[in-house]
Amino acid sequence: MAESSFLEIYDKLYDFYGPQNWWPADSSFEMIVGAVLTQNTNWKNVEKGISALKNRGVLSLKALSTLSHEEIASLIRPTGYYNLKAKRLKNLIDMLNDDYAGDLKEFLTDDFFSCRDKLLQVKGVGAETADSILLYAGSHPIFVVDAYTYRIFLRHNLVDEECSYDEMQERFMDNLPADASLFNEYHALIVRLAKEYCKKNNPLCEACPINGM
DNA sequence: CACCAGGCAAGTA
DNA sequence: TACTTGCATGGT
Repeated sequence: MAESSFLEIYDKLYDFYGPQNWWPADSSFEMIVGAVLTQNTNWKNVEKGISALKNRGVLSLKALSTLSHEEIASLIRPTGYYNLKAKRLKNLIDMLNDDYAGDLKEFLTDDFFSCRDKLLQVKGVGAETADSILLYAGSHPIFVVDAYTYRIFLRHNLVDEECSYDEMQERFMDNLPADASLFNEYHALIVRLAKEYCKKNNPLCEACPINGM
């Protein structure tokens, strides 16, 4: 496979779908909360949880910091794994309050490596969640890999089966310019493509717009 | 009814 | 290190 395929596929997806305007959130804090709530979960369910937090008026770092585990869990119930995610949100909030005095802007504009290390130290924040936050809330040029990325690129024989998260990320970043806007759009386009043409129950993927690349 | 959804950590051997 | 399992609601 020609290494230039990564950029060619991006161009094809962009021509096909146009800009996706990610991340779908009204604030950086909403984006960060969404990143945790969407772990292995349908986005429609995440929207219910986000709405519940908004309606309750607690979708801010300061407000959410004052809620109990039970209150948070109850509000995010539709997102599934709600006890787990309530803890994960609290772990993340604690880190922001303890290490950045609750100043989200200070956190997001911190040195990239410090920022990523801090995120990965939080229990419940893995590589994908950390990189999503870095890219979509912090505009740091890091490529986000997810289950969709793996499935699509595996299905099209562009990566091999035992490719790890880090290896996939490296492969994208070695073959694309280090541009946060490009990484932003590319990941969003992959999610869009996966939802429409590369579902698990549609393995043939005959109508997939990147067939033959 | 079964299967899937924008993961992650803890347990086991 | 390399598997396996728990977490859980809501849509198809």
